[in-house]
Amino acid sequence: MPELPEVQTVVDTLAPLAAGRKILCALHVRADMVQPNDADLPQRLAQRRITSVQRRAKRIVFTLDDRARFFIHLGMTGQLTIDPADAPLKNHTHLVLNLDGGKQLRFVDPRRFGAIVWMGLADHGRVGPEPLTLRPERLKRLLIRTSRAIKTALLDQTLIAGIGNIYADEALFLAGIHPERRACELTAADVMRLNRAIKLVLRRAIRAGGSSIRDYVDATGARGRFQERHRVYDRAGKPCAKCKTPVRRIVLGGRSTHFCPVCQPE
DNA sequence: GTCCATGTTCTTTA
DNA sequence: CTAAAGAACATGGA
Repeated sequence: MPELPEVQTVVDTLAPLAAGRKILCALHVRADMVQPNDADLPQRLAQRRITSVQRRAKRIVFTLDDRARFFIHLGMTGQLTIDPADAPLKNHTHLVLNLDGGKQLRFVDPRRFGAIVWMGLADHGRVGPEPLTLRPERLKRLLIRTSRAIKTALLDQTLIAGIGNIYADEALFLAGIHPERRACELTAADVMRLNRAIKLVLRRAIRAGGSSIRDYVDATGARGRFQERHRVYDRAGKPCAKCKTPVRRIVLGGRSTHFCPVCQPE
């Protein structure tokens, strides 16, 4: 569920409800969802005030009033919501924080690909630059170093942060670039168009509240609307929005990849 | 029963 | 050593 636009939407809806709140106590901390294993989360969170909720890459970063930080990664099926304390607890709830004001911050993740990561004062480690502020020269320098397919390179979080399977396909479609072209062989003009397409599709998706294919909801429980505007993702066999040629689906790097064979020539 | 899924990380292969 | 490909993780829906 969560690529950059979905994570940004969770942060945008969560921050007004959670920033400034005090964590009274932590309930339901599923230990094997917490990294590192020995981080005593209940102890470290109790009675701390949340000073901010921000996004970095696909991570939702909480900063506390002692300057320590932790982040939540939604994995594939994670939901991070603010709920009334008396709302029924969903299956696969791995973290519940009681906040002052009476509401709870809840993290639900059936597949458990997500995580709760205690950072302390550490930084984020190996994550690439944010695509919304990335300049084309920088993108070119990043791509020139790898001979992988451009689609695969876009999914590498150490190269560029935040792009996942949906928005990689959508950005390549908007840029008119075939997903199997080698990253290092893109021309300066290709990279320019790609950089613009990435920003355009991410901004549009954020404005639409993200893509809800299946599980994704924002912090208030609302679904996104951008799935209705996907041009190629999950549209195999359907007509291309530009030229009516059926969208093709191939597998690249183990991931479904959708593109228009006419608008995105080899 | 089968296949597939918005992600990351570890292992294997070259 | 590096880069790239593939498997693994866990659950549920079609």
